[in-house]
Amino acid sequence: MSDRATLSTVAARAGVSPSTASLAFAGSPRVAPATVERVLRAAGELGYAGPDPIAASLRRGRSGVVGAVIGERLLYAFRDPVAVQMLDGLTEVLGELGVGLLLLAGDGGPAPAQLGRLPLDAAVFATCGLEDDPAFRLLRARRVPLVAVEGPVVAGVPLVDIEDRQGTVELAAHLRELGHRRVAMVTMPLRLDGRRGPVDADRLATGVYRDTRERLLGAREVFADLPAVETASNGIEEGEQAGAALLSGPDRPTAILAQSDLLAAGVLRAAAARGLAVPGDLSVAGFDGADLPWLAPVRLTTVVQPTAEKGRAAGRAVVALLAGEVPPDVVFPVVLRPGTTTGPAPA
Amino acid sequence: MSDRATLSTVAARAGVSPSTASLAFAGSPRVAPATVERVLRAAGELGYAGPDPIAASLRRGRSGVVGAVIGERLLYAFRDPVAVQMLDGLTEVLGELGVGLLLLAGDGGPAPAQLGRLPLDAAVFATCGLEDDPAFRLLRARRVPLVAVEGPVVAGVPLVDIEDRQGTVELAAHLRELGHRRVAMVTMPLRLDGRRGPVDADRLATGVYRDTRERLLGAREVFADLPAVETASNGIEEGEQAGAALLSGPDRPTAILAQSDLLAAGVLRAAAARGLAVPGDLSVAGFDGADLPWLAPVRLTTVVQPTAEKGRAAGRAVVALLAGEVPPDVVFPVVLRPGTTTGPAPA
DNA sequence: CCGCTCCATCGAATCGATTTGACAGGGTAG
DNA sequence: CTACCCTGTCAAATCGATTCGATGGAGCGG
Repeated sequence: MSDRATLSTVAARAGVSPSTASLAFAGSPRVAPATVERVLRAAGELGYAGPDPIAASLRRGRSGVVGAVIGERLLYAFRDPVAVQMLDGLTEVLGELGVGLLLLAGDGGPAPAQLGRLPLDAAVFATCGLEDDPAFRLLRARRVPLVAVEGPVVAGVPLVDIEDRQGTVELAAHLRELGHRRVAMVTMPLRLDGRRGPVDADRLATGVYRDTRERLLGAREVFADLPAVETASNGIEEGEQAGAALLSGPDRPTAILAQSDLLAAGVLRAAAARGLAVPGDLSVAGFDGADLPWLAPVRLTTVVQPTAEKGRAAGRAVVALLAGEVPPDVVFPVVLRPGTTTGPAPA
Repeated sequence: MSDRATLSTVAARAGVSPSTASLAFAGSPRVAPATVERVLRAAGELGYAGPDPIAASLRRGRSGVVGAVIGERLLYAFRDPVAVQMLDGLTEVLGELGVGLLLLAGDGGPAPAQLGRLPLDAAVFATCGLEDDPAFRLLRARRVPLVAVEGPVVAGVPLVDIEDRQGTVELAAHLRELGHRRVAMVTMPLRLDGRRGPVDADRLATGVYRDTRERLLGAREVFADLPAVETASNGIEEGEQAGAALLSGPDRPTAILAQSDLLAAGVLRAAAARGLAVPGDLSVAGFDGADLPWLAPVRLTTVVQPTAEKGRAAGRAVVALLAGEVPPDVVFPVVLRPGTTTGPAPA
């Protein structure tokens, strides 16, 4: 049981210098095929499977690992098809580079302090438009190249964004045209503190999620004092709960805008529970254009965002950063997609 | 714009040796508080955020990164609540260790060859009972400590498993007691080659997913020649398609066992599309005990497996491996949970 | 037969930290 | 006053590869 073989061991056995052995493993054209062969055989005999990635990382100054910071706990974040699709797009681009995606979950992931001990070439703030995040500050201090998806907006950090505001404006306008006047919104969390309920000015001001805020403000551009109910997380049950609250109030809205398709699905359930016909009694709309096969045959009216493309754009930004370039900010347009859940306001 | 500061730079500025500076950052009790202070101040002045993780990794021989090999493409794998829950359990344990989870997706992830270039302390084969996987062989050759969840079963690789077989037997027995005789199964993929349709002996023999095979064999222990239809991936639409195929055949089954809750949801949709009452005309059962809130108020008859606990167990196995121990194999029991989707066979 | 070019290989510096055992120097006990 | 111990600091070895620029030798043309 000898010591584990190293590149030098192998080189010695092959009768070449470590430099040559290294070149051989790297597949450099400058080394003769016969030599490569000899090195590989020596490696085989010694049970050497190739250069140690950590040592190579040190020398190269690159680890081949890119972090994806997920705000929430994995379990909740991945219930969200949008998050998953985004990450899929991200891996698509990074995978080609031979780079791995390291998941950094807000909860259950490495504690912020530990985060600095991980060998990251770059990090993407993925599902969190979170402003003033300790993880963000830590990585900045470490000079880890960063990409922000939907925020935070910080100078020097390339941003990949969508037209949250504009999209919601269009959606709201659509409902207005349909004759709706009593419209309410179910929002995603403004902060991750488990709070639910009506959103007042204070709460809005202290919110840290840009997308949540933007979508709310967009709707209010059309319906000036549209009431909003905040959920504690972006999930169906939360949507149902918030929907139920809105529907049981005195002035029942004729339309509910949910800030995500997942929340909208919950609102639909709340409506069904109350025996309300959609869109006869109540119109419901979402946001994201998520792929929710179980919703069929209902087609949710929603605002479609290019989720996977967002991930790919983030991936490309990472690639650019690693190449020493300064990637431009990107803002993707969104498109209103009317479905079967919105209709004329009841008389 | 000087060179980036290193530990030595900082040490020099603080008027101590690099060794002391290192100890200071490591929080060693052997270094005087005043010295620590001095070092930290010097670091602050130089904009040094702490020791370089890669260099530290090399010296320590640990990178703090654990790989999670996902068989499929991220997008599909994460549609599966079971996979997500498993990973959540895994991060829960690894997070405490300050270790990050690196996602290695079969598709879109780093190509197998690149996989060897990533600095992994260990890897978990997460959602793939896949036998004879190139990634698996590669990592084994590299001597990366491995943990297998539901396979592959290889000597020296700790296994975290559930009683797939026994669970399906119980489920099938339940249906038999309800009087069902014409029972069919919708299976998960046996290989990832996009194939769909009836499972014959050949196909079963060349399958690489242990869980799929075991669940089928379990059902056949009760219903000897129970017909099975394979899906191309574990998703609702796939389940619907397979269900439709089974329901449109000549001898319509009175019960369909789906190998996962997701597939079962699809079968339910296929039944609904045909106007079949569940469980009046058709009983449907799943497997996993997944959390599918949108299925409410229907409660799927299923076999509950401790998904998150499986992830935690895998995490503990990794921890043990990293500590140089040899973790034992673990097999979790499963429990039949009758719901509202199974009932007596129609007369 | 000489000089030049080109090709394959090698030397040596470097990446940035960790860690152990040794060593000053001051304090205490005998 | 001496011997010893403890505390805080340091020197040096090590982790394992990568990467130029340099070098030796073979082949070629003149």
